[in-house]
Amino acid sequence: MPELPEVETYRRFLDEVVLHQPITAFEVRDAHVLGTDEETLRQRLVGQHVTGTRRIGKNCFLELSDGSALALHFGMTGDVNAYRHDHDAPRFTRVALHLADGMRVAFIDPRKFGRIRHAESVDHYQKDKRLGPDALEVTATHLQQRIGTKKMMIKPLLLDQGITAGLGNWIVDEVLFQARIHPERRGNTLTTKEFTALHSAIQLVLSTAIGHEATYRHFPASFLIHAREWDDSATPGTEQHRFCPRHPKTEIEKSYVGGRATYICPRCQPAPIEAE
DNA sequence: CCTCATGTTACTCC
DNA sequence: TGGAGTAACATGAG
Repeated sequence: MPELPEVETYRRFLDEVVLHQPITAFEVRDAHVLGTDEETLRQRLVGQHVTGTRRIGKNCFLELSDGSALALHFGMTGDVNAYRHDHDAPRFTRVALHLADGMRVAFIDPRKFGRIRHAESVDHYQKDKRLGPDALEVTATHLQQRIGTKKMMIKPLLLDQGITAGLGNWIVDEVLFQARIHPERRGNTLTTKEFTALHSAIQLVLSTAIGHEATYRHFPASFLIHAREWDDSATPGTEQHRFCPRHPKTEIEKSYVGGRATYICPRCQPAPIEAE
């Protein structure tokens, strides 16, 4: 479920497993996830080692000893893990990096929307993909400059990786709930105060999620995420999770905004007045 | 059988 | 050019 917090968790994991180990082989089990030609990747990887890891939004980078980088994007279902023996390779392993110490790093992706690419540098990739600044780095002023002039709805604007990188569907819902802003508000109707609230909410949600290593059921009860259908923290039958954390009698509403499933509290997040 | 899904991109049309 | 809407991608889960 790779949004920014998951990808940050993956990055930290990779940082512990892969650093400074020479890469001995590049194993491709399903070339569908390759965004760069297999032979090119093999040639650029084998014999080198990873000098550091980076992350911009939902993209994770392994920086290589020649200054170039391996860029990992996890799509909707991507994951990483490590194993030692071929028969222990996780289900849906699509690609594996073999390391000199015998460890193998699996790029796992059931749905195969993820991609592995080679980039001349992280900066090069960021420009190429038109990635905005990472959501943890972004300022309230930047948000106001990039969003405050747009007529589009705030939810799709926050999902736009070119404005700020790393916010995905559930995080945007959580951020808007914490900031008490309705997802269909137009960018150019938000006040400076609301941009400040947005910025704080982004910090709160991301730092909380990273702090819990993106394990949703450990999130505070004040979070909207517990209302999402796939949240398993609610005891079946209690239906507590269907209500707003701040308004125990107000039911969380599900709708579609910009084609994406969207959850709001109608009391915390008043709908914009349809006019003008 | 059917519907839905955390992301991204490429189209269409106005 | 901007913006809205939609399909497509590939597959598992319920």
